[in-house]
Amino acid sequence: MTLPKNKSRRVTLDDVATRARVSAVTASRVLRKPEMVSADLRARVDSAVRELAYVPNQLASALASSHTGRIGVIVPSLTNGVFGDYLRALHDVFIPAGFQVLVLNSHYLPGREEKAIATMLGQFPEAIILAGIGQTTQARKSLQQAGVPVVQTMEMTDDPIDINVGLSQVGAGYAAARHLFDLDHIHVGQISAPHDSRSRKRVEGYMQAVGEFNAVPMVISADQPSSVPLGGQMLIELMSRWPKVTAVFCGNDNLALGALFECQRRRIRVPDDLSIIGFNDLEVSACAYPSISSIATPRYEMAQRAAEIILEIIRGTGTRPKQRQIDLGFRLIARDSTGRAG
Amino acid sequence: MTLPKNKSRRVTLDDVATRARVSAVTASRVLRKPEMVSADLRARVDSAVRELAYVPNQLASALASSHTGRIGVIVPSLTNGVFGDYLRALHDVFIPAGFQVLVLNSHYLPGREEKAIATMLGQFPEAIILAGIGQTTQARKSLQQAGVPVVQTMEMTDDPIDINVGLSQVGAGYAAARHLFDLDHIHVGQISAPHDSRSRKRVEGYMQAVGEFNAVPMVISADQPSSVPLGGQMLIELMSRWPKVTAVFCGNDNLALGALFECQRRRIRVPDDLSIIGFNDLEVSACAYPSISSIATPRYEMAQRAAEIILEIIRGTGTRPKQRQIDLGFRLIARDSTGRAG
DNA sequence: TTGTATGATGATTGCGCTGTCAATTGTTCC
DNA sequence: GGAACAATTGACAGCGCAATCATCATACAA
Repeated sequence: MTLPKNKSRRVTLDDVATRARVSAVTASRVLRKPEMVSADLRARVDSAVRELAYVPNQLASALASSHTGRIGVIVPSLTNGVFGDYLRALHDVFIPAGFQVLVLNSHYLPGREEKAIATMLGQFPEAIILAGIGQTTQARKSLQQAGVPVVQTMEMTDDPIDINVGLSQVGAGYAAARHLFDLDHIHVGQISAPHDSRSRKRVEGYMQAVGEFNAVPMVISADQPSSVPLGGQMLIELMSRWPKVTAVFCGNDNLALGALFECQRRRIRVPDDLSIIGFNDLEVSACAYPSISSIATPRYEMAQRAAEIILEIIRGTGTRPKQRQIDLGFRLIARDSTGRAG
Repeated sequence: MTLPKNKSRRVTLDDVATRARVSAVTASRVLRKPEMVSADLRARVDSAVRELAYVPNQLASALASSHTGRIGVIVPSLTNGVFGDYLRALHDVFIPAGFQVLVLNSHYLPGREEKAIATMLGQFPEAIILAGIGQTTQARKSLQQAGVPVVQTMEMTDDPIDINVGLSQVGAGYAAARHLFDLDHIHVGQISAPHDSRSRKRVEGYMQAVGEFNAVPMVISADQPSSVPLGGQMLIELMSRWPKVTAVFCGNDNLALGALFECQRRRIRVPDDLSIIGFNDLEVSACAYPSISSIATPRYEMAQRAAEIILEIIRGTGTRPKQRQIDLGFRLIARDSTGRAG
């Protein structure tokens, strides 16, 4: 009988080849380019694969071909709803194209991101997709040296490592604040968890609007990760510090949700007493009561676009697209949580 | 000068060795077991590594040592808050121990899970952690054949593939329903998204309680992924079909949140008109208004325990713990959304 | 019949690293 | 002074697979 020589060992291509009475090369070809092999041998190899329950060793395959079929993705958070759509888009494009998507988490910390990038590069991904533009100098260097396509997403930069697909966080923050000023609010506050560097950009946008409308900046921020309860806490702080506030721009929808609950708890009517706008337009915002105004960001499209660009580069032997900076914009979604002042 | 022979090529261990004027083996040792190398050579190698910005090729390393340092994790959803704590615990244990955590998403579909398991096994993880016990026969076979520790989590089974750390979903579902009956509710409804097999187990628990209290089962389920808005929709359906309902057990906290919003929208007072209990005790439940009663599941502890068991097996040359089934239980968290009937 | 083109199959080599064992050096003890 | 030993270091083979080129059989044209 043709059994694996060593029982305790994993089944290798050689075992399959031996069993099918062909050479290892032919067995390999049946798996990768079946059309190059005659029907007879192909059937023999196929059944040997099935009988032995052969699983190709991707490590060896990747080492020999220097082609890993892996796409590296680094996001600052897995649980943040924002990255659900984002990762879904990446899967939707890459999996059918025969690539694996490898996700690492940077926890909103540049240091962790640098480590994650190093780890990722050790896996030899064929491209890397990053959330944000704030990589460390060291990380930028490693990425450039790696010689694979790199796409920075979620925000815009004038100096991309390679490709940049995003939106203006400052502009989006400005739009959110502007929406409140346009509703004649004068005392417009801002709460955010500045762990997230994009959140800080949105505050910049808010400051721009504040300047433009000659308003007084009222900003509360907390040195901890964003969460729903934090939104409530910061709202209290904001209102006790600036009791005249009639509208608040929350750095993201979770904070907005927490703020809304706190209003309900304190019998603050939304939007009559206080207008609330969030950011990112998560699913929950539309069905909250009252529904929460927000800024919708093109998360799915952004990741999709990034993925498509990468596929084009990989398949097109490395030719970069003409446009290396792509701004996908954002949309203001006015709902019931924001109303006219007075 | 000792530069890499080929400029367009990645830096290899040989390049480092040449530059440091040592053998490749020594260079390798400096990186893996520095205490075995003299201080002099160690310094030379270290600086060569730095100067050449050498990144070890994990592929080659893993192939040669048959030790990948990877832990495979398969979860049904990344965006579900439940798996935030879970993944955090895994990282907290494995990263300091020098392992990488590889996460794949099964989207609550056994077929996708089977594929994810196959993909994972091709990466040669040193252990696999699964959420749930409902793997396909094929998947079970592959896992057993792989010969690595496998831990099934989140629920209990009498027939674990290898190790099982979880809690009784039926029991927890019973406890949730029981809580409502104990508050003298007679018409107790249940809404859930049965995509999630654990959710179905909780319905079983609900049915047990219904039987015990001679109540009429009132179950609504939707054939789509769970979400906050879905909770609202199913609540409407439940109440229009059984208008007498005064309490509802929601399959998870997101559904409960959606149900709560719908009540606010329709001026149904919670808990006066309707009691609501969720499941999983996500962060948002405690800060909602009113705060939502729930069943707290030991997600962090469960993953932590699983990780520790795995480390012990890997380090202890494969000895399994005496106890292969570990029930970590659950806790009923009664909050303001559930009140006495009448 | 011979020569050539075509397609199918196999032998060999090497991807970059680590396990193993041999070789070398220095050290200690009697 | 030499044996016995420990501490370093290096040579070599091989992990499992794929790229490359060589070989072989077949078909067809001249």
